This record gives sequence, structure tokens and C-alpha cells, in this order.
Amino acid sequence: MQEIKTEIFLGDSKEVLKTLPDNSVDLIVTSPPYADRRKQTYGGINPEKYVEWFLPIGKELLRILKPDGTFILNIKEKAENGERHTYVLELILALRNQGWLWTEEFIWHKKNSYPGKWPNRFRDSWERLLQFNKTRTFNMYQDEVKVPIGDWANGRLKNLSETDKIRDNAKNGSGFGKNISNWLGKETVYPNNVLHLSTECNNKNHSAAFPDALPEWFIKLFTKEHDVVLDPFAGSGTTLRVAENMHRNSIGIEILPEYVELIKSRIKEREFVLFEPKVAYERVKIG
Amino acid sequence: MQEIKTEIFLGDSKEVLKTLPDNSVDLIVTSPPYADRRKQTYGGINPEKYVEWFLPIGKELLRILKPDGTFILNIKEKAENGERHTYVLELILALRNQGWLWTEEFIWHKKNSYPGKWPNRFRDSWERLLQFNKTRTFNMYQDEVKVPIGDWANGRLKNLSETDKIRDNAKNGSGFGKNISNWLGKETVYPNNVLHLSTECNNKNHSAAFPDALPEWFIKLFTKEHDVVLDPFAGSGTTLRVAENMHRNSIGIEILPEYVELIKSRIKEREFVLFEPKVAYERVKIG
DNA sequence: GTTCCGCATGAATCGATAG
DNA sequence: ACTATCGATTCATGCGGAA
Repeated sequence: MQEIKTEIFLGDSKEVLKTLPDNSVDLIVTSPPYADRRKQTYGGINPEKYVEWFLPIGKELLRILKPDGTFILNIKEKAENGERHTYVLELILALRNQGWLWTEEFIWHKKNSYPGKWPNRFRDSWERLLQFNKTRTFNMYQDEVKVPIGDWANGRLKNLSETDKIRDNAKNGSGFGKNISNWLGKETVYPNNVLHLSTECNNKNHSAAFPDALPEWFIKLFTKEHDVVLDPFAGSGTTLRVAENMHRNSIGIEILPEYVELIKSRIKEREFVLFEPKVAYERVKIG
Repeated sequence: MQEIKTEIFLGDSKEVLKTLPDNSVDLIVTSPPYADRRKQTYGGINPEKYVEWFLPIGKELLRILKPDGTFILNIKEKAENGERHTYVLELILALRNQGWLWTEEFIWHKKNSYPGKWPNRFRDSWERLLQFNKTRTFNMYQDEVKVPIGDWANGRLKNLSETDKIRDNAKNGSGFGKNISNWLGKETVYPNNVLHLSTECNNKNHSAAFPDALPEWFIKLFTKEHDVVLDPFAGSGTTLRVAENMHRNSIGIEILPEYVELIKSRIKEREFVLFEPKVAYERVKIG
């Protein structure tokens, strides 16, 4: 089995990215620090300056990504003074202007969202998962993320309706039943663009940027084994760890030394484990 | 009991709205024609011209809405040639520029989204429910939309039709008179900003833009009895019918004569029913 | 009255084909 | 080349008739 490499760089993404070669990454999955004018430390980017702050990074990512690669950006605008900020909308427009294609917007529905109560709004239970691409012909391995078919299929799908079978022949609609074999014994279907996942706190010290299942889903969907996954805001290293488990090479960049040390120690631990008997990689179904 | 009035105007919203008085409406809930959709009926609006087309209407809506009222806009951008269009993002920015506050974005998760398969994307299963306000001190009756705690409670709207059997048949529509005994003794919680519900598939003539539960939820949340609800793109009249059932006054505008006739005939039918013994209006909590 | 089951039909999107 | 139209693909639901 070929070796899998996990790299972690300490430093500012804007600078470190410049050292990476053109067209070398298959997938970028990241959750950058959200804008918040109050925090002046990590994560404290002024909302008004957010687009300006991100664009140099976007430019480097565009250079580094392979033409058939994908960039997934997890982000959600804060509410401030009773309004939703518009910097995410502006960021989308600006990235398009930079040459990115805004291919899709997935919704991450957080089942257990942050608690709280306000007179003018309910709890925010979703985040944007923006998909950007360099070209229109990117890799997408849809079969890798198929999900079990809904209960409605039990018994009902066994005998397809006659009208569905002739829907195409009679030209009275859209050709359901053109390829009946697709439906016989069907147990899985393709998912849609809404992801239901719970947030998880797998680290007592650091709140995870996102649950394992999130990068896992996109890594399955947009890469194959031995491809290269990049997270320019690695944080506690969720994306890198998941990528490694899935036999993808990965590169992380993180500005905080303590996170980098955490990730490095885990990589070492991992290399030690490599001498032990291999555990077969097991594909996990995500709801 | 005070009389409830339901009005429907035939004509172009941009013009008809001018005849309505300032600060007279408590809630606007509408689903305007999407760009390039419903070409057969509405002719379709060019995506490039969408913002330009909508802004004059937005201006009138801003004038007509009460200072403590709310405007809910149901919309979703289309995908074309491998990319999501940006006109909805631009519309949000333009409406803010016009004086609207972009207070919140709810997600409508459509469980039964349109089928189809493409090499570059999955099925689109969500739409935007954009909330705009005139001021930061709008009315919001959060207790009215509390849901019982449980597996389907988390921000999830129970499909009204599930309880059709228990529904009071004398009332045509939105699930009032529904048996809520199974809610007794259950603890209730506030919902969040993700709404789960299916589109209603009609086997019959007229399809509704959105299911009854959608306007119902917002009417409960943002109005009280005898308030005024406006739908400037009334279509088959879902919003008006639901508003009427909930004892709210309502105003609709629709450009297609056949829809206006349909709505008018239903209003007449309704007035006839008024002579029959009144059934007490029963507030129903919808999950 | 229930429950079961057949069936029509969607705010879709892309690629091929035709003008 | 560029635009309009058409064909192919696909899933979940409520309705209504049957058991």
C-alpha cells in the first residue's frame, strides 16, 4: 500500500499558501474564522474587512487547486444589531469576480444548534457550505455518498406503475421508467444538497470547527484515495485526521502554535500505529 | 366576532400596490415568480433583469408595511450552465440599499424535492425564506409557534396533512380544528430557523407555490388576529386562504385572471358558510 | 373506519439537437 | 457561435380507490 502523507504548516495561510505549487490540490475543505469585531485574537476579523481579508487567500487557493478540483467553504454570517451581515454574500460575488465558479450552496442543518433565546430571532441552526470550482468539469464521485432509500419504497417500488413505465413512450411527461433496471432492487438513492449532521464536541479543549462527518462527506464526494486534501485553516485538525483515515494525503495550515503541536503529536502517534496491523478502511454512511 | 375581510386585486403588483395606503400591512408573505420559471403562465423573468424587475415592488412594499411589520420573501436562485445565479444575493443587497433591514434567512427544507440526476450536482432541496423588516422593533409572537419536544421537534414543521383525518371538515384548508390532544402534557420548545416540510403534490388542477403550513407558520409568528396580511403574488391564493382561516384580514394581488376568479369564487363560498353556525376558532400549535 | 397500494406530478438541470 | 427547444434522468408525497 502506498504511503499517505499528512503535513501541517505553522503560519499565516496567506503566506504559506504561496509556497505550494500550482494545480496540486484535489480538494480544499475549510472553515475559516468567522467575522467578529469583538474578538481581537484568533477569529477576530472585522466584518467590514472580511472580504478584503479573504481575497488574497482565495487567489492562492485558485492557483493551487487542480482544474478538476473543488473548494468547499463552510461559513455563516453573524447577526449583529438585529441584522444579518452581508459579507458572505459579498464574498461570493467577489470570489466569482476573482475567477471562481460558484457551483452550489449546500446547507448544513445542525441538529443540535447552539442554545439561546432572543426576542427578535430563533436559534441559528444552519450554515452555508459553499462549493466553488475552477472549471465546469470537476471530479464528483456521486456513488460514494448514496444513502438508503426512504421507507416509502417498501412495497411501493416493487411494482412500478404502468404510467411511469410508459411515461417516456407516450411522451406525456418526463421519461420515468426509461431505464427500469435502475429501479429494480434499488436500496440507495443519491442525496440532495441539505446535510443533516449534529455538531460534536470530540475535544474537550477546543470546540471542533465541524464534525468529522462533514469533511468526510466532501472527501468521499470529491476525491479518491491518494488524492490531496487541503485545509488552510486547520484548527484542531479535523479535516486532516479524517483525510488520513480515508487514505488521502493532506496539507494543513494553522497560525496558532498550540494547534499545530496538537496536530503534530497526533500524526506521530499515527505513524507509530502504522507498524501495527492495518485496519481496513470502512466507509461510513452519513445521514 | 369582528368581520374578516379578504380582498383580491387583478393586475400588476407594481401598479396595484401604489393604490394601497402607507403603513397599513402587518405582514407580507409572498413567493414571486422565480427567474425563468413558470414561463408558460407568467412569462418568466430574465435572471439578469430580476433585481431591476423587483426593486419597484420592493419600494412600494416598504411604504405599505407598518413599522413593526415583517416581509417574508420565498425565493431560490436557479442553476444554469453549471453555476448558481447570483441575482438573489444581489437582490438582498439591493433591498438593503433601498432601506430594508435583512433580519434573517430561514431555510425551507423541501423533503420531496424535484427529482433528477446530473453529473455535477445533486437535487436542490431547499429554498430561501428571507425576512426583511422596516425597523428593529417588529412584532414577533414566538410563543405561537412553539413545538412539542421530541424527535420531530427541532425546527421541524409537521406536515399538516398528516392530521387530515381529524381536521374539522367545515373549514377548508389549513389544519385548524385539528385534534391536539396528543400534545397535552408535552413540553414545548421554540423552533429554529430551519423549516422541514414537503411540497404538496396535487393530483388536481391548481398547484400551490408553497404548502399551507408555510404561510401559516409566518402568520402565527408575525401577526395576531385581525391583522392585515398581504401577498402581492397571490397565485392560487394559498396565503389568503390560510390568513382567512386564521382570522386575519388579507389582501392579494394577482396578474392572471383565472387565478383571480378562482380566489374570488372561494371567497364567495366562504361568505356563504359564514351564515352557518360559527365554529370557535381554535389556536393550533404546529410543530 | 381503517390500512394498503397504485398513481400522477412537481419553482429541476443538463446535454443534445435544431434553427 | 449562439440561442431556443426537447429529451433524459430521478424521488417523495398526497390522493383516491380497493381490501
